Amino acid sequence: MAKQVVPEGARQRRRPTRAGTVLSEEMIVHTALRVLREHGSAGLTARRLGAALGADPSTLYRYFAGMDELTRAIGDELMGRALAGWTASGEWRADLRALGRAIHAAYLAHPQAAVLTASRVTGRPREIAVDETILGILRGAGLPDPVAVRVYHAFIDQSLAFAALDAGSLALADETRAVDEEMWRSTYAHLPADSHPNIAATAQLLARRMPHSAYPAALEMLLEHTAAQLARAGE
Amino acid sequence: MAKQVVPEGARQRRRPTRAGTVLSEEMIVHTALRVLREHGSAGLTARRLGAALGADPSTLYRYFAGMDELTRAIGDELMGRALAGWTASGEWRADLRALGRAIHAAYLAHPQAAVLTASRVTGRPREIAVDETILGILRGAGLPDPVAVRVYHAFIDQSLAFAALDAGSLALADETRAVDEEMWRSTYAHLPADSHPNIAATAQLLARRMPHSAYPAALEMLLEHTAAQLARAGE
DNA sequence: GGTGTAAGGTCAACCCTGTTGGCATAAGGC
DNA sequence: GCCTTATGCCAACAGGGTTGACCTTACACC
Repeated sequence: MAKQVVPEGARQRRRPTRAGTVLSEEMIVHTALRVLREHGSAGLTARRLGAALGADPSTLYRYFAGMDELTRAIGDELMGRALAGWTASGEWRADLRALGRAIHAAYLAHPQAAVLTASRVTGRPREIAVDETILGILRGAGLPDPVAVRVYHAFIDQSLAFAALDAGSLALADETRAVDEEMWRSTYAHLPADSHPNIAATAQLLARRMPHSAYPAALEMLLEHTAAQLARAGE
Repeated sequence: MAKQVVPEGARQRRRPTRAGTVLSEEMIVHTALRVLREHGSAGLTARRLGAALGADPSTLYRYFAGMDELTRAIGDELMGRALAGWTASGEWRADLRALGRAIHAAYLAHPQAAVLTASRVTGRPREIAVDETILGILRGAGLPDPVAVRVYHAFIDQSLAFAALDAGSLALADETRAVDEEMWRSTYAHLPADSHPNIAATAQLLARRMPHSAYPAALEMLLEHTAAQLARAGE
């Protein structure tokens, strides 16, 4: 059993599995992403992942201490992709906007994985790299440290929180043929106007708006707020 | 088996369980909240809830189609509590702020339950009542319908998203003796300054800030933004 | 008040899950 | 080419959601 997981860097022997594949943390995580996409956010099981890898489920415990650690590794993979799909321009506002959208997009590209991971701090390398980058942008813009930290906190939490929420409805839509969005059209559109006047009056607008993400709007609010803080700091 | 779940309103016969308790949707949900608090967000199981109720696990299927529907009922209970802990003053900004904090507080009062439910739209009565209330505040303030719907969307998603995220770390803290917050103090505080200069420079501030919620700050940003929209609409 | 019906509680069983102890085997340092 | 031991595999465990069949008793009706 996996009394001790060998860290990826220290791995020397690479013994092929019975099916012939050679495992690695990276390929396990990649396969897990595929399994998640194909079988939904609750469909990632040790047995299924083992089958997809052509390996015994228990082999996974040679690479990760448990399904929980594997989950965190998946989250870190998404963070890595977010950072990979981003380049610095030097203009803080554009950079922060682009990074926020990159994070949001990276998670929404794998909604089933995002549901599992977006509401968890992993403490893994690529998540830390993202944190470092954000703080760098804010401090580079000239924000005093206490303000930078406050904005950083709101930024990362907001990005992850919306990623989790938006991924939730996206994954649900994938998995259950848009039950959720249908809810808006069916349930909300037919509420009696006398008991729910405001929903009734805006039902059309709601049905059009709810399937989209509120993240871009929230992000712009944060940028606006940050600009105001920056102006105040510069006085 | 529960081929058909009898809706609570239509329930007529109330047969006591072997242990003598008389079940109802309400008491099942209440008991589930207790079980969640005592056993953590992953500790709500049909068998355990049955034991806590003094009933066979399969009895639950007479009241809910499955654990999933039970989960949604729990979420709706939290929404109901949020709305119950709120009173209208007539001033839109104060009302919206109070409602946002009430939602956030209601969820954080049951972090383990919030983790399970906050990232899901339930479509149940009390959630709808909250939606109606928010729209009422915004439209009552004089926002044009399209703007009201946009702000409503950002408001409810932001509130739920932060509730889920904050509840996550709160529940984790309860369950694993603050592993997460310790991460900030241990992992982040000891990153070398040459590879992570920005984290290193703000480590103290981060350790102080991260255990708190960024929701109040985000909420104020949304209120500010809404006020600006209102001023523009009034021109 | 007696009777019939079926709601609602119970039991046993199904197949699934994560996880582990013991074992076999082959990779790679020497 | 040998030896060590990392790494893959097998079998088994406890506990998960869910269901089909059964039993019992609360209520509607006469």
